[in-house]
Amino acid sequence: MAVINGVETRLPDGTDKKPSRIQQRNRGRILDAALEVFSQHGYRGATLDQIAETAGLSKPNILYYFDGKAEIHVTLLNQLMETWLDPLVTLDPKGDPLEEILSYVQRKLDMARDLPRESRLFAGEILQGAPRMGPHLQSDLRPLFEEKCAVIQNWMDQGHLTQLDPRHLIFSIWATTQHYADFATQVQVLLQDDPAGHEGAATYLTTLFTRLLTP
Amino acid sequence: MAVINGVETRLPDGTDKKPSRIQQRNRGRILDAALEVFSQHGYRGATLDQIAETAGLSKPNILYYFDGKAEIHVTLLNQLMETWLDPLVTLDPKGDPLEEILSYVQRKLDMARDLPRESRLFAGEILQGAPRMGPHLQSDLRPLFEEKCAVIQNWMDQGHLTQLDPRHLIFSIWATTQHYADFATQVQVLLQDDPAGHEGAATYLTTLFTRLLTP
DNA sequence: GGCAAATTTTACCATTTGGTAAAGACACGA
DNA sequence: TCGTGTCTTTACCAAATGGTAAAATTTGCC
Repeated sequence: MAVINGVETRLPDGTDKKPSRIQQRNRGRILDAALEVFSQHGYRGATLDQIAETAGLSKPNILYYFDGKAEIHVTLLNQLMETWLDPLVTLDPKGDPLEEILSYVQRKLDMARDLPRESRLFAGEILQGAPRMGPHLQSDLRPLFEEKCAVIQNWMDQGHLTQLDPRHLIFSIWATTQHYADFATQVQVLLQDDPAGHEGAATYLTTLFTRLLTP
Repeated sequence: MAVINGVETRLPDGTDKKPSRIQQRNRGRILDAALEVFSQHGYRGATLDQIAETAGLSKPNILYYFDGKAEIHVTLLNQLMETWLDPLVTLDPKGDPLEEILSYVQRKLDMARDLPRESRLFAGEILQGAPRMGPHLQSDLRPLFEEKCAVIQNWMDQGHLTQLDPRHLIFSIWATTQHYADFATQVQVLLQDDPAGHEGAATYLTTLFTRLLTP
């Protein structure tokens, strides 16, 4: 496979050489449009026509770059996985425990604000039973999750943090941060004219996890 | 409108009289099948044929009881709203603050375990921008939310709980509890052979909100 | 400029899907 | 048991949708 931007890329003709500038540009446009459409309407709700129009290309042209709707979705999901796991990868066993976790929370919250489409794409996939991503959860997410749980468990055993189940701790970090992207519609209705916005959530979550984890 | 089981019910012929036993039974079957299918595949991903087969009825027969796919979905959402809001309604301003909130958390967590289909139906609707439920959020959820925020704020002002933004507190309760239903696929992959199951989450969340809210 | 390869468009097609019309089967009170 | 209104089935349809074939156009290299 050719590797473009660190991502495996199948060329339209199936061969394996350097993609032209046009290919890079158009594949990029398609993936961006698909992210927009898939995250808004879900896999089944999204149509190739919508993606094509959003990308500014014709439908057959899109199928020149990708083998089908499913391949676009899978490509998006694969690309996303890396971005999504990155904040957890960054969690440093050698750093200060509380500081590390708080900055992990912060990074996840920033992602909910800056990449809401990605968050919703991911949420929609999991919500429907991860039909196109189950394997990735097993092979990519799970080992990382277990590694970092062990790190946190260590910190707790050494008395740097409250004794808790690290697995549920991580779940609660994911849940509380992604909530602001995945349930944005609801949040907006309920926070209507709040000037604090993102800051309000950041302050609250910092307090929450500080109080929870400070021994 | 006729009222059946406390829910407004439009009869097939549009008139307004007592529905037969057959009607009650079949409308029930259809709604249950639709809950199953919609929660699994989302609105667009669900087909009338799937719902019909799950319900054990023919497609035209389903359209004898409901005006169309959208009406089934809306009926489900309307019914759900009441169930969904109930635990928050129950939050008693005269009860013990911490106890009240902890048992609210517990009720929500029990719902995530006992009504995962409902949780996912709701999550899917919000995730896509609440196209069929926006008005209900404004008219039903919002007033209740604001009322209960005021109750919690009072408790805080009287020194019974840590001073926090009650709105984000409620968000974090929703997020952490519903996570176990909406992201069940992921949770299952990561907790694979955990004997604790539901209890693990209950213990963790009790600790979390106790430590957070105890002044 | 000329030419091969890459890209895009036009014109389709088959399947799926929400929905309808109308005939047939059934329930139930008189 | 008969007839009326309720319920169910059969046979469709039009639109939407994922996808294809092949002609037309553009790009980039000599």
